[in-house]
Amino acid sequence: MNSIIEQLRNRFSEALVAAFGSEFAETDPLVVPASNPKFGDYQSNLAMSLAKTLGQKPREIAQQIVQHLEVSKLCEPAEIAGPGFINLTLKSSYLEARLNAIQSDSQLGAEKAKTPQRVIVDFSSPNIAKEMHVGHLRSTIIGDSIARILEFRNHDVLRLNHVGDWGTQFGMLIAYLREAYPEALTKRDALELEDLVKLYQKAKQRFDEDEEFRENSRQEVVKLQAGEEDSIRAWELLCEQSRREFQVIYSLLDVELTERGESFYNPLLPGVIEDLDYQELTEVDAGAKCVFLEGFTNKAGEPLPLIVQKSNGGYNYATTDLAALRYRIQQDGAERIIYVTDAGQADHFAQVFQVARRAGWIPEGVKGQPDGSPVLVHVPFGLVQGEGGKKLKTRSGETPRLRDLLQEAIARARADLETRLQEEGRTESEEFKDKVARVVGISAVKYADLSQNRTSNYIFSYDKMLSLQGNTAPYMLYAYVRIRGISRKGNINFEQLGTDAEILLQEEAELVLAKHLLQLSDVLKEVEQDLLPNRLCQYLFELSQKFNQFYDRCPVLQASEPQRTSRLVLCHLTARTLKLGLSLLGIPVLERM
RNA sequence: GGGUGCGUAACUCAGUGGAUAGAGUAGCGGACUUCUAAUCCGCCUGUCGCAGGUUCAAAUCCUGCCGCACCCGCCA
Repeated sequence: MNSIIEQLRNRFSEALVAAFGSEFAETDPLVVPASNPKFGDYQSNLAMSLAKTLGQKPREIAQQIVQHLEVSKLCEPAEIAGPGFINLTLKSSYLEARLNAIQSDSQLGAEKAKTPQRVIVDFSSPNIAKEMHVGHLRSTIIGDSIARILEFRNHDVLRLNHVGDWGTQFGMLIAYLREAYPEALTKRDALELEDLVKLYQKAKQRFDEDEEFRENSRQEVVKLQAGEEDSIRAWELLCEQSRREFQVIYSLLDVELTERGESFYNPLLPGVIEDLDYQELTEVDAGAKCVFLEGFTNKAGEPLPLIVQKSNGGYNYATTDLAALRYRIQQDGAERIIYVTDAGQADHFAQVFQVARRAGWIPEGVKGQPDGSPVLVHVPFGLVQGEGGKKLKTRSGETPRLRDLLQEAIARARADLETRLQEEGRTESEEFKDKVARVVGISAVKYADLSQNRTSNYIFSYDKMLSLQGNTAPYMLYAYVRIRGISRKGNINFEQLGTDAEILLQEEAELVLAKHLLQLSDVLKEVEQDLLPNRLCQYLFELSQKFNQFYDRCPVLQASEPQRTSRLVLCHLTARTLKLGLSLLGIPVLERM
């Protein structure tokens, strides 16, 4: 089933050809949702754009298009307004038929991708032996949502956690471990991760201060690279402890990832350099092997190099990213690779992508999507800031640990809940309170992040995200809970309403809600392209608002038939749409709260 | 110095070349014998950073300027 807007586009194209000839068959019919509800539901801006080409007045052109426009099944008669806008309002009979069709569809009318792709979403990517921070939180939340949406659209998605589990910092860590905690090298669980983080800081300090320590560290790197048993064991120990700590966060967030860290690509790095050499892209400059970039210059205006092999023969992150990119295309068969990292890495990815293109690693046929968007996509996001746009920190002035931050959100949600229970004289079990607090707290954190355009910086505020009013997770969870309340109160099993229950749209609030329910498919397609989950958030917020208006104005259980059943169906469709939409944001629903 | 991004209501932010630029919050005023009022309704708030340009039409595209943030040779 084509979406409504696609059908209208086709009809406008046909009308255009009928009115002005086949040379306009490829002209974009410029059909968009109406800019204001008072103009109807959709509008075409075609007439103004053709005025010059056709040498006629826009309103006259609009007249001729409308004369040939066949939309009587979908819409009320088209209206021409202002300089030549063609406005369309959907018929309630058509909306009723569409809603009826959606009832029996487990996807609620949301279409699958016509050509599913093998997509890699690279997100989260914390560093071993370091605490995850708010930047990783953004990457994790946004990346997970993008992956969920693409999965829903039927793409074959590989979610990769490109953890920082290799590199020179391990030399430093192992050297310090040998020096300060030799027992940790052989005994499991001799260190907690918090110690590991402190250990990292101390090791870094030693590294910065002591030349002999620096040399030891370098030796450890060499041993590790050579695969010396002792060193590998130490490395695995460090990774294992970190991994367990990361898992606590991922479990709380309900995020699943396949770990494939930097170390995975280590054996492939020499081959990458060989390939670049073979393509004659590399030059040695000041001892380092470089690819000189097009369009990037240094302070003196000379081409900037991307260093792929350091003067000491070692490799750096650019090499690893190139190896990963090559592997993902050649071995994983990726057709679209999405990197969810902070905006500060934009240059780095642009450089790596350029080198990959010049090396010929991006085969013909996957150089771009049908719409021209590239196969390699950096999805950048802004910084997480504290109140007042300052760096986020705890009361004691430290960078907050992610685990604490999430626990704080849960604790605040719990406090809000207990206050409300007391006010309303309700008693609930501990299990209920735990569950509601956890869902509300975590959902609030996720939604606050996802609901903003990811490219801008984002100000983290518990008070705002947990607020019961406004564009927040609790507002939407509550809308869902209200619907479940109707089901309970009326002792109605929505699933048993049947898929052929009659829908009648009479009240304005019913029509508005119905129209919005039918937009889901278009929104998801948009997010698939633009990778902006805030569009989905906006849709769900508006859906909740429209449902609440309906709820306020249209009694459901007290209505008489056939209106009662019709409204029950609207409630059920809204609940299903909310549940599905929120699930694509990584947010579960609650029966009561 | 070069590059990238941002600049929209008191605050936090949406905004797809289209009509009178929108939400939420805060503020003010209403609506609960009702399916959970965690809701709904109304009012108030604008030099879309500034100046040009392209266009039938610009918050949106282009150029310059101002301000902020981030990046710029062997960290990731």
